Amino acid sequence: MKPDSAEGFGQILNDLEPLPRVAGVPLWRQVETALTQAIRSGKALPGTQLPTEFTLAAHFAVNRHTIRRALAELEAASLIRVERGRGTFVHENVIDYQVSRRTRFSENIRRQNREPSGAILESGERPAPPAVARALGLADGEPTIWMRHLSHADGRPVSLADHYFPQRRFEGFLDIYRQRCSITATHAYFGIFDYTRKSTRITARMPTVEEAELLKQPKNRPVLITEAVNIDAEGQPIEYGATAFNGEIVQLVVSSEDD
Amino acid sequence: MKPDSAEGFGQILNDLEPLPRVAGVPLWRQVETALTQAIRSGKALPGTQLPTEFTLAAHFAVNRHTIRRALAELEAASLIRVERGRGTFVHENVIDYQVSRRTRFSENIRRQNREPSGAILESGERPAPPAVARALGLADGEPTIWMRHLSHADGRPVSLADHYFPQRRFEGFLDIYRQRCSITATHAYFGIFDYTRKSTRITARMPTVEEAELLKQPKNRPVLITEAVNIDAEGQPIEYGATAFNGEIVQLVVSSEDD
DNA sequence: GATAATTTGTGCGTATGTATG
DNA sequence: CCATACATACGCACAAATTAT
Repeated sequence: MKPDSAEGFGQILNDLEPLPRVAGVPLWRQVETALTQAIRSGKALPGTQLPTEFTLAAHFAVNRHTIRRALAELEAASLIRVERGRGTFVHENVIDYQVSRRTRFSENIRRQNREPSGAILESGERPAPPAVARALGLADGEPTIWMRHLSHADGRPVSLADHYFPQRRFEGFLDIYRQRCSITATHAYFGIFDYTRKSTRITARMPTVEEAELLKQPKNRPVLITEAVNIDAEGQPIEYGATAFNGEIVQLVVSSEDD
Repeated sequence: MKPDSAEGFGQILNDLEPLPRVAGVPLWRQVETALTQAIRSGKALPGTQLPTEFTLAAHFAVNRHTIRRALAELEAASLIRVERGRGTFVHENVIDYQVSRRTRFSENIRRQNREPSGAILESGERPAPPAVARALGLADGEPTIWMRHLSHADGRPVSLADHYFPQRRFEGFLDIYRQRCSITATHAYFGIFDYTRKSTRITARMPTVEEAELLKQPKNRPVLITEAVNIDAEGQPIEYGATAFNGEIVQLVVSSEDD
């Protein structure tokens, strides 16, 4: 894509035109406030790519270093996001994903005034991998129901999750799920009307190629991994989930107010 | 580094030398047990790089596939960690770092039967950066006490933390801290005998060069970032902390059992 | 898969203005 | 007035990451 054709910002550049050049205040700060206002005005939607440093420098008639100084400030204020080799982008509003005893994806997203959606990518029956077996209290290789699920908020991919359920307890789980399209609702079918999270283990690593593509995030930015075990009211483990969160837009929040 | 010169493992290889070659038991399993004993004996410290598959194959006089079969077993048992394009390493015991309402570094490390230690790298007075001011309920640029702290477990760097305290409330904080060498103990001096964590925000990103060096972790593995606000019994914010955890050995654990 | 073009990151040299002593 | 130190601004060149051809 040609740098000048960054959608949404071309017009904004025209609004700013020559830069007043107030004496006494550093040039880079003048550039900074000009760009800040352009972004804060809301005309450039989150995610929009800014013109290149070179283009901005030419437009404001200043050196590229001056532009860089201004951009550094904007990045520190997390108004923009700079990606080497790709460009500079208006920062997306991050999602605060609440990790608590009662963690539900849809509730979590709606709490942020966003619209949750999702789809199953794959599913089937699988012998339990060692980590899963240990978490669910099963013997190694015992059959489990497996589901790979991609979740969105406002159409943006947010997380890629692998869910495992002990098959012995949930015969026909997938058929019910396909009707109800909700893990919570499917659990209800099996007589489980409430479940809570026993513990969550959080790590970070680089995404696989598949994860980066599905989550539509850069390959050189880490994903946040949560491994969680859900238990029913009797304390029996009913689900093991390993979720990769888009590291670009998700922050996990552990708050002390219980819910 | 040449593969043969992986420290700590050269001697171990010599101890094993020709491999007995017991008939009737699979070759790969013989290799597996040989390597397992070498690691379990403790002569190869966690983190040590193993010789390459090629070198191991030559040494045991078996095919590389045989080595790979053995290594696959070791990895499944999480005795080693295999990194594509880098090598194979003796697995570090990971640290489960508990994130809860009462999060204290020393307690956390001792719970894992490890010895905590640490040192202040830098400290001083600083005007509050915007994020800090917002978290502590201060005006932008109000003076704060700042401390950069590197923490270890069994001598291994675990986390690099920036602590901010409102100066107005903690006049002379650093002097007291230098005597007591503990944040908790220093708070006690100021009449705060208990404090809890209001919330923790968890993200992941690639480490800076400085962080990677201080934490002694690879530059291409992410660090886990926690941002936390501690409050006193009255709910007043008394500390803002931003901590970078060594992504190689730390897992954050959010458990639902309160403490 | 290899190569080129694009874009950000880094370093160095130079010049100018401003505050300090 | 001069010397020094520091921040600002510009120009050039190359490194590193990404994307397009």
